[in-house]
Formats: sequence, structure tokens, C-alpha cells
Amino acid sequence: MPVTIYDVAELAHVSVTTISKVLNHKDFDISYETRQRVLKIIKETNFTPNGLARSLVTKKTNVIGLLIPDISNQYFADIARGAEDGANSLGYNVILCNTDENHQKELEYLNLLKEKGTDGIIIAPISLSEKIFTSEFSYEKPFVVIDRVYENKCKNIYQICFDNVQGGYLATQYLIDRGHRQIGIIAGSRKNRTSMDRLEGCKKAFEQAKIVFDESLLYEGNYKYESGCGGAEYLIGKGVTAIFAMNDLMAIGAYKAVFAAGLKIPEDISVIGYDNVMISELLDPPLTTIMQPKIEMGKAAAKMLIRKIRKEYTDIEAFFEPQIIERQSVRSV
Amino acid sequence: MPVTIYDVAELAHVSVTTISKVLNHKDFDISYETRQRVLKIIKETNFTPNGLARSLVTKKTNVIGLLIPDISNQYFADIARGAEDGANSLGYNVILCNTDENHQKELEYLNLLKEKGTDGIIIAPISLSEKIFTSEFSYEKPFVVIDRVYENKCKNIYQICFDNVQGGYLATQYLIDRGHRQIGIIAGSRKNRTSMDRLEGCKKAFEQAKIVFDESLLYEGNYKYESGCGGAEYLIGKGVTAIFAMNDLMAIGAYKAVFAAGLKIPEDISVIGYDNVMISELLDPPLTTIMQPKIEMGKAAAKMLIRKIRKEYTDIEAFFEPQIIERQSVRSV
DNA sequence: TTGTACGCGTTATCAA
DNA sequence: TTGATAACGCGTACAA
Repeated sequence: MPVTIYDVAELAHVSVTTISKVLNHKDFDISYETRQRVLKIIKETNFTPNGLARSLVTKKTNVIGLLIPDISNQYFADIARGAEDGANSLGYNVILCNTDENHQKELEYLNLLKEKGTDGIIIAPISLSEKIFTSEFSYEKPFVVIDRVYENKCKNIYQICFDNVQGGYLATQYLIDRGHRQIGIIAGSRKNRTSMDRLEGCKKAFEQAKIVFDESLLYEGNYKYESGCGGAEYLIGKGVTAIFAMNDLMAIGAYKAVFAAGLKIPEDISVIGYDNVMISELLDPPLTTIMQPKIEMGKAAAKMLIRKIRKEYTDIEAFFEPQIIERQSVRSV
Repeated sequence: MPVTIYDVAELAHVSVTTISKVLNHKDFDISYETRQRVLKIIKETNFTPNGLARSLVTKKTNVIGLLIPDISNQYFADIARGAEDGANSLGYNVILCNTDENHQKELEYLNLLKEKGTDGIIIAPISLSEKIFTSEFSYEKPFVVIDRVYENKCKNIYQICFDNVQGGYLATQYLIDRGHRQIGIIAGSRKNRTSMDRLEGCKKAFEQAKIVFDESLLYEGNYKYESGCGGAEYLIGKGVTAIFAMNDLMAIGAYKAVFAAGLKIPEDISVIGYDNVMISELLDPPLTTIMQPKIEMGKAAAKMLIRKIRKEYTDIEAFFEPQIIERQSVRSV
């Protein structure tokens, strides 16, 4: 049987109130001696207050939920790392949930988290289905959205945003600055919001440089390695001098295709990626790429959520800017 | 104010006992009509039982803790994924804790988890310091050790083990089978248990093939990319025909050194790695490597732990065998 | 400065 | 077949 606050009270010859007070640092009205005695007994008995009982009365658990598609995906692992750090630094624990992009699982987790009394959640919602934020989602605790972006016109959604338009702009601008004019783009699906945002950034850069955007130099990939190969193969045929792949995986595929065509990087073709996954710096040549501060974003999500929980002021959105990681896969022409 | 079991009872014109019974499927003695009525009210009011109150009396939370060094490390992310899956399938949630190999943090988490009433924990302990399992570790709930291996002579430690000796054996044997005799090894630190185990496997393979083990063909690395470069450079000088790198990161380094020496893989030098990280199949040529079923191991850890929690029978150790992933970085000589 | 007693939302025992 | 009530371990008015 674990020792309770009553046991401690008895051993210290005081009431439970006294114990509770020193436990919660509300002991300004407790005499020095009493406090010392209590502290001593607590240590001796190795007493740990029962968080369940405590939470039952205080109505807070100091636990938050984290709903992401899949922790074994490096992207989300980094976000999770940041979120856990942020939460831990403020005295919160995080319950990990892998939704697998499955609506049903998401709902089940949401329900479990509610039952467990988590104080709030960080979520990368399955789809843009608004249901989550209305009827189906009867979770009345605060939440913060990460990874997906919602228009914040009338809705009231707290979120961590990443400026994908700027990311696309940065990559393209970098190539233009180095004299490239025939720039091929390997994008994600046309239905992918992220990809479309990045493409918007590309177009912006072209426009500023007065380069007319050539639709035929845009290849629709799917963020996978193979589509990087295919895309590069296609673009090489089009005579591009540089390729912007919208993630590093596709950039690696592009490397493969370029080498297969008997060409060199960056001498014959420059390549720029997006994500800065671990291997990108181990490639030969090391890949120049765009980085998203994932850990920082996770941390920010936790901090924003906890401020909401504590009813402290917080902006409704936190914006993060992409950063270019300059390595050796791009050359000036 | 959330709706409680009392509200439901009142609305359904029955007692809380009745509600509780149908809630917990102990409703064999509840009339059909009553049950239907209760169920209806529960749905209408969207009532969710308060898990805290429930746990307070049942003395179980259906939550387990997962203590790992760092979730942003792919290795642990995979284990975490498996553990979460295993736990979820049995109705448990998992609290994620990053210890950063920091003893202090580990202790703090352990204490927090105790306070929160987690039913058990899965832990990759900091060091082999036995303290964790004795005095300092006053956590009386079940736990399962993962990633590190303890002798189970007198102690009573439940753990998920991976057969590193066999892994080293498999890799070496694979090279020997293909006619290699001058085999270079890029190991981890001499103090690293894992590395020493794998090396033991190598020696076993040599012995069986009646090849005398040449100490000068053993390079002490540190699991990092750079030490893979250095190691390969050294071994090439020694005239090896094959290199066994004890992780893929070092194998990638070896690729770099081999290419830098103007040699080809696998024509001039064969390379075999260990881990099967994502990129290993994207390398050119794709890397032959040894795989550890990380997700499966995480899952097994959760299942073992929960069996312990439920006081069901479980073996004290679960062994996992390495598997060779055959690709194109090794050739027969 | 310290203590009594109630409430938090459940489950479980036992009586009706 | 159903219900009253005592735990569970803690925080906190309010009283002393």
C-alpha cells in the first residue's frame, strides 16, 4: 500500500491540511519547525502525492495529448520532440497518439484523451474536415493545430504555421540569383496544399525576375523517391540547368536520374531540395535545401497550448520562416 | 460543467449504480429496457465518464510511460511507434519521455509517472547503473527494459533483447560465403556493449571458417559518418576486399571513402552495413545491411508490460533475431 | 498557526 | 432487478 497524505499527517502529528499546504508551497502560515518536521517525514516515507486524487479536485492533470499521423516519420518525430520539450519545461507530460491519417482512430483518441482528463491537445488533423472543430469534436479543452493550415477568418483556430510560400520563393530565388533561367520543378500533388503554396512562392520569384513561368517545366510528383527519378528524367529532357525538388526524398531521386544520364551535380545540373532530412548532408555532393524548424515549431505548439490552458495571453498564430541550408549541389552559371 | 454520472442517473430515473453497471458491461442483471434507456441518455448527453475518478477507485489508469533517450532519433521513434501500437491495441495510452541520457531527467520522469499513476513503464535505462532497479527506483509498478541488455542471473528484469552476436555473425558469414577473406570491420567504441557483441559474432564466423582474425583489420569507430570515412580509408590501405560497418551511417561514410579512392562498390570493395535506415536503399548501389525489427520490438515491449500489469503469464525475456537485407553492395569474389 | 469536514466523480459492497 | 452508501486520496473553506 502506498503511503498517503494521512499517513504522513499521523506520523508528523499534524493534520492533513498542514501536509497539503507544505506540499503545494502554500505554507506561508506554517511554522518553520512544523514545516521541517513534515518535510522530514515526507522524505523518510518517500511519500508521493496521488496525482489522480489531486487532479480530481483541481480539475487539471498537467497532461496534454499529441495527435500526429505517425511518430516513425522523421518529420513528426522532430515535432514531437519539440512539443515534449516545451511541455516538460512547463511541468506537463504528453500522451502520444498515432492517428495514421485515420479518421476513426483520431476520434477514438480524442475520446480517450477526454476521459483521461488531458488539459489540452496538439493536433495535426486528418483532413481539413471542419467536423473536428465542431459537433463531432466535443472536446471542450483548448487545442492547437500544427502542420495543417486553416484560414482564420471567422473560425477561432490557434495554430502553428509554416510559411511554405516563402520556402518556395527562397529556393527559386536562390537558383535565379545564381544565373539559372531554365528551372525545373518537381512538385507534390496538385491537391496538396503545401505543394501549391510552395509553387506560389516559385511563381512569385519568377515574376520578380521577369521570367515567364513555363508550365512544361513543372512535374507533378508525389513526394516519393521514385517520382524524383521520374521527374528529373523528364526535366533533363527539357534541358533545364537546375531542379527544385519539393522534398529531399525526391531530390535524392533526382540525383539518381542525373547520374544515370551521365551528368554531374552541380557541374551539369544544379539541385535544390526541401526539408533538410538527415541524409541530405551525406549525399555526394551534399544537398542544398530548405529547412523547416520542426523542433522549434513543436516547442512553440506546446507553449502556445499551455498558455491557453493557463488562460494567459497568446497570439492565435505563430509563424515560422523557412531557412536555406547552403551546401554544394548548386553552382552559378 | 461536464455531465456526470449523477446527471445521467437523474435523467434516466435510476441510480448511479445502474449507470455504472451498464458503463462497465456488468449489466447482466439489468433489465433490457433500463439498459436501453440508460444508453439513450448517455448518447444524448454525450456523457464521458471521468477517468480520474474511475482510476482513483480501480487503481489503474490504463496509461504506461515510455522512457527513451530521444524520440527524434529514428531508432527510438520506431520503437515508440511499435510500443504505442501495442499499447493502443490493448486499450492503453502512452506518455512519452525523452531522457537525453540524463540521469536526473530520468529520475524526474520516473517520479512524475508515479504521481500520475501510470500502470507500468517501458524504459531504455541511461546506464547499466543498477540503482534504477533498487533504492532510487521506488517505482513499485511493473517495468520492461528495452534496448539495453541485463544479465538475468539473480535479478528479475523483464526485457526485450536483440541478438547482436547473431547480427555480427550473419554479416560476416555473408561476406565469407561470398569468398571474402580480407574483411575489414568498422566497429563502435570498445566500451560499447552492442559493438562488442557484434564483434563476438564476427569472430565466431571467422573461427567457423578457420580464418584467423586479424586485429589490424579492426577499426574502432564511433557510429558516426566521419568515422566511417576514416575507417574505410584505413582499411582500403590494408587491402581488404570487403568492409563490415557496424551501422549504416558509417557504411555511408565508407562509400564516400571508397569513391574518393577511385574504387567502385561492389566491384572493387564490398560493403555491408547494420540498421537498415531508410536511406540505405536509396544509396548507389543500394546497401546490403542487417535489420533489427524495431517496431516489432516496441510492440513486444508493450505487450509484455501489459501482461505483467494484468498479472498474466509472460516470459522474462523476448528475443529478436537480426535479419539480412540483401541489396547490391556485396559481390562474390 | 493548525484542524475538521466536505466535495471531486467514480466503483463496489451489500441490502432491499 | 435495483439502489444507498462507503470508500479512493487529495484540496480547501471555514472554524478553532
